[in-house]
Formats: sequence, structure tokens, C-alpha cells
Amino acid sequence: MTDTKKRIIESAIKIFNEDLSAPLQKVADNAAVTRRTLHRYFKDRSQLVAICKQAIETSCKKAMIAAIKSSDEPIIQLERMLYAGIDCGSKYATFYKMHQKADHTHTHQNKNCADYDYIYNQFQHIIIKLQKERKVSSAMSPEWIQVLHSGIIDSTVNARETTTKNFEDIKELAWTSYSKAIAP
Amino acid sequence: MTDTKKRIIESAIKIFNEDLSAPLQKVADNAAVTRRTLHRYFKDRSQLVAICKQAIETSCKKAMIAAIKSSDEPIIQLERMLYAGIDCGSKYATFYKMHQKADHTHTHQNKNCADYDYIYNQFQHIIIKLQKERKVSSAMSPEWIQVLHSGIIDSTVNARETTTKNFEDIKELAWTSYSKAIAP
DNA sequence: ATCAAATGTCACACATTTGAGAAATATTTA
DNA sequence: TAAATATTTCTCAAATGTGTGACATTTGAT
Repeated sequence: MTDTKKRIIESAIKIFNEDLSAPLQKVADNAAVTRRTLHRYFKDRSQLVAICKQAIETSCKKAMIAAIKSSDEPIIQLERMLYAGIDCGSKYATFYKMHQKADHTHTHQNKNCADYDYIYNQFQHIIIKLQKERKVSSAMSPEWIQVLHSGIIDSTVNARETTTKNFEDIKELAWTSYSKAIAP
Repeated sequence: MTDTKKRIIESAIKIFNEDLSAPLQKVADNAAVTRRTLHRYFKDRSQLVAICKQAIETSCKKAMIAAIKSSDEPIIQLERMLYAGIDCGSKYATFYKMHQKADHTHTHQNKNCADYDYIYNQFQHIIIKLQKERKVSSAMSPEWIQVLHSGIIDSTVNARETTTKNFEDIKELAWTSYSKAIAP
């Protein structure tokens, strides 16, 4: 994939994240190309949107699965899943919403949905294991912990843009807060 | 203010929140009026957007200030500020972002910014008091706790739309998680 | 220096969105 | 019921956004 194409996709993800109906001119500007160039790479708007979604799916999925597979220790897996989400940045929020939204018809036939389901089955599994080990509060349902997980990721990503702090420190704070929040 | 006007503003807030460049037809549909009617109440798109922002400012501000004034006990104030944010729903996220975003020129001359500053000075004050009383961890800066605060509100609002649980229970879970996260 | 590929410029047709006038219809209020 | 007010319907012109062809310019490799 050419550099320009990648840049356009990254710009489109950024712009569409904030404003799905934004004119393509905005995407082109952000990628520092002409609208004409954008149209050389992408047949039309809907194709660009579809490719963005796919790019988000792929990169988030990859990061999350790597986090899960990086350890056998559930608490480490959970911590790394948090960091992986944070590293995905605003993509993670979109990824998560894409499958949660009411209008989205979530079906296991769809490869993307199947992968998403795999990741969140793993997540719930990890939480249940931790609850059995008394390392996570049993008063909180895995569903709620999942909501909290994505909420913490979201705020951490936002904090990156607003605060001046070292980003690694913020990630650590995020984990500290999160692990305390769900502790028994 | 007429009922129709209010309804249009509420619809616009909802639609623009997800998609700032959405056609006005969508807003009209959501408010169950014609586009023609919408245009009778609002000169043009930019005016509608401006009025939405003002409506968000006003309602969030009101709720947050009421929460602050509802008690002298810092921990109660904090809890009520969390609930107030949750009750504002998606408006709160917009309110918060409006003043945090990089492109926004935050100035104390602007009445909205001044009020926002007032609220967050109060918030920081509350946190500092709680830290002195050893009820909140001193390892976490008030800035981070603010980030976390808005993150928890965000996830709780999202949870309302996705989960089937009783909303009051979710609010309680939110407070439990939040207070544990920032505890010493 | 030359060539090919990538990108930009300009012009165009077409689609969608926007904002508003005029008259018909519905709703509220006296 | 009658008048006043609000809303809808239909219409249209202007503005904006979209996608593409033809050709000029830039860039980078050889």
C-alpha cells in the first residue's frame, strides 16, 4: 500500500470519527492531497468509509488478540488489553461502538463480528477467572466491567490530547484506577 | 420557548452529536417536523448549531452547579456531580469536549468559559479537600481525576443504551467503581 | 537528461443540501 | 364558530459536494 493511500485512510478515520458526513475536501486537506488524488485511490465515499472501518477492525483486532496471547496470567492479560486499547487511540472507541450500536446488526456469520465476539468472549472469560480468584469484585458483572474498560480507554486517549503529562505515566494511572475500580 | 422549538433543539443535539454535518432533514425527521418548519425557527444551520451549544452549556452548567450546592460534604458533592453528569447524558460529553478541545480558544472573558472554569475550580477544590482528608489518593492529580470522572460518566451513559439493566443500578455501579478507583 | 509514475490543476456534469416564498391545511385560542 | 397562529406542501434558486476526463507539473529512479 502506498504512503499516500495510508495517509488518506488515517486522515479519513480521524475526520469521520468526529463527523461522518464531513466533506471529502476535509479528508483531502488533512492528508495534504487534492480531492482529485483522493478519488484516484478510492472509487467513492462509501468505499472510503468501508475501507476505514476495515482498517479499524484489523488494527484493533490485531492489537487486542496480541494482548490476550501475550500471557497466561489473567491479570496481565487484562492490563495489556487496556494498554492495547489505549494505543489504538480513537480507533478503539469506533471499533467498540461499531459492534455495540443499536443499528448494527451483529451476526456471527460476519467475520468481523465473529472476531469481535472472540475477543469479548476471551475478555469475559478473563474477568470470570479473576472473580473466581477473588482478584476482581463479584459484585460487578463482566458486562459492566467491559463498559468501564472502554470508558477508561476513551478518557485516557482524550487525556493524551489535552494534558501535558508524559503519556506512559497516564497509561499507568489508567491501569491503577481501573484495577482499583474493579478490585473486590 | 415553544414546544416545537425545544423539540428541534433536542433532536439537533442528538443528531449533531453523532454527526455534525448531518443534513437538516435528519434533524427535522427526528423532531417530527418539516424542514420548512425548522427553517422558520432557525435562520440557518450555523445558528442552530450555536443554539444547541448554548443549550448544552446551560443545562449541564445548571445541573453541575446544583450538585455542588446540594451539600457541604465534599464526598457527597463529588457523588452528586457524577450523577448530574450521567443525567445530562450525551450532552455532558459534548460540554466537556467543547472546552477541552485544542481548537477551542478558552478565555475567561467568555461567560461560558468562565462558568466552566468555576465548575472545574470547584471540582478541583473538592478533590484537594478529599485528598487532605485522606479519602482520595494523593498519587492521582486532580487533572487525572477529572479525566476519569468524565470517562466514567461517558461509559455509564453508553451502558444505558446498550445494556438491559436498571439504570439506577448502573449509576450506583458507576459511583462504586469511581470511588474505589480514586480511593487511597 | 530521460522516462514513468504520482500528483496537481482546471473544467464539467450531476446530485444533494439549503434556505425561502406562497398557498393550503391543521391546530389552538378567544 | 371565527380569527389567529402554527405547520405542511409544493416550489424553486442558490450553494455546496461529488465524481471524472484531459492535460500540466512534479518527483524519483535509472
